[in-house]
Amino acid sequence: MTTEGQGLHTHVLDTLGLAITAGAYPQGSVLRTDEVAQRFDVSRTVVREVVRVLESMHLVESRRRVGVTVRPTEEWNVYDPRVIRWRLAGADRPRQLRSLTVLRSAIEPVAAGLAAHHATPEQCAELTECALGMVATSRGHQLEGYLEHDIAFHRVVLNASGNEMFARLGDVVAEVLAGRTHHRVMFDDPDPAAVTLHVQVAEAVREGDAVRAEEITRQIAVGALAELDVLAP
Amino acid sequence: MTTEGQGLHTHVLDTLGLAITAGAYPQGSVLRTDEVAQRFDVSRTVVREVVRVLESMHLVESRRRVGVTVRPTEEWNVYDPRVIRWRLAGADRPRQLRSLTVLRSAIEPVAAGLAAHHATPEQCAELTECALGMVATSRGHQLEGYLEHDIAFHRVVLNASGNEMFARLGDVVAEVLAGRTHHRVMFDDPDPAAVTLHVQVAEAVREGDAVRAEEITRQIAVGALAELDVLAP
DNA sequence: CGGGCACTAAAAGTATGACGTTTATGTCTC
DNA sequence: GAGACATAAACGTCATACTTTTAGTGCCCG
Repeated sequence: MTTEGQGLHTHVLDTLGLAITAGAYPQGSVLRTDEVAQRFDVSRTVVREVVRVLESMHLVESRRRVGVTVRPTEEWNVYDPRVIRWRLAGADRPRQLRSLTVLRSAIEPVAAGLAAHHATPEQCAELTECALGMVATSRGHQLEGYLEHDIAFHRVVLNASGNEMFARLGDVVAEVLAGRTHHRVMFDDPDPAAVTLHVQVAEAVREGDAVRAEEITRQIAVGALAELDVLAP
Repeated sequence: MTTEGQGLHTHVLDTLGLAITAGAYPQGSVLRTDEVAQRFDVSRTVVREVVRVLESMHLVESRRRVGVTVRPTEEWNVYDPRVIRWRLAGADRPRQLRSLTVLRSAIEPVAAGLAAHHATPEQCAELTECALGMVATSRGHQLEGYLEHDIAFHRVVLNASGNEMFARLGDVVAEVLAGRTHHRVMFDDPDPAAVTLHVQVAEAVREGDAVRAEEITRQIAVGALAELDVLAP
């Protein structure tokens, strides 16, 4: 997860981004371009480009005669997918998972309601397929397969909502679901009630019942939040 | 709004970003680093840094031997504040305003509900103050003053929710509200009903009534959506 | 003693030229 | 016609020199 290895730039960016979001450099710390270049054994050119990207994420601020200073957490672009990945990989992963789950619980019910109106026949079919896949993998320690269908399901809902901002949250949801699965005790199968709810959402969307789709999705969200309380009290 | 004038980098970035998000370069278009450098009369260094930032926003993709290609809209990082600004300044501003308003309508009610639990006394006071300010400026063509208090109000709610992801949406909400105000006929005062609702939200939050805070905020959202339908049918 | 002004130097910003690396594309052969 | 090979185009990286901004210092004057 750290390097991604496709170029010096990416490596330095990932390493620095991970370190900063992990809190290795507290707010106000300064990095000097030359130092960083030396430390990673790359040219200043590369470091500058990295700094520019970190700057665009509001993780740091570069000022003349002072260096690259780390900005306070409240100013970070926490919706940047890379920032999310870094933070989920870091120390305050539980905190992060919680705030993202709350975000989901606000978005997804509304998205499901919209999907009931806007979903194409193809999307309805996909949705049903995903739900069936979830049912099929919900027993017998097939968590990975279940996760895959779960992610696909929520992605389709978000896309079918017809709202661009919702659709682009698909990656975030994927991260959250993956994070949750991989941090759960690997023995217990998914909650059967949740599986049923997903099937019902697929139904409601297919039938164009927005109110029901929203309501049931809200129940799923409540369940996710409750589960979070159990895992991270 | 275009230049911001603090450095070549910023100027080129803003110009290119604006052009790309405005659709001046359709998906798949290629930019050549050298060409851009020549066009803006800057060094390749600057252009490369700009490209890296655009790349980090998933607006473009840079590949060897082919150039900098514009990515399809669905892949933009639409939560990046700069992307939002650019798109709000561009042609499909109405579309953009709508999708952002839908986002608001999903987030803010939940945020208000959380705020009822988490708001500090200071935040409650601020909220009341904002609501009073809205009342005071709601009549007599003081739209600018009203806007200011409106923005402050929603910002406080989002911050008081205690959820980081919600809090960071303050800027987006500010943009949306500003955009709405500045595109409304300047003669008509704000809807008195909306003003009342804001006051009631402040009350509910102060009293810790989460359900009511959420419900009333949802009414505000409904109103905003309805208003949007009138302006952009 | 204090405040303001000029100077300095540190660090980022910019420009340029050279070279490395990947890869789309055309060509050549079988 | 298919596959191997060569080529060149564009980005990727590096090194270096120069410019610009600005924090910090210290001097001078009131």
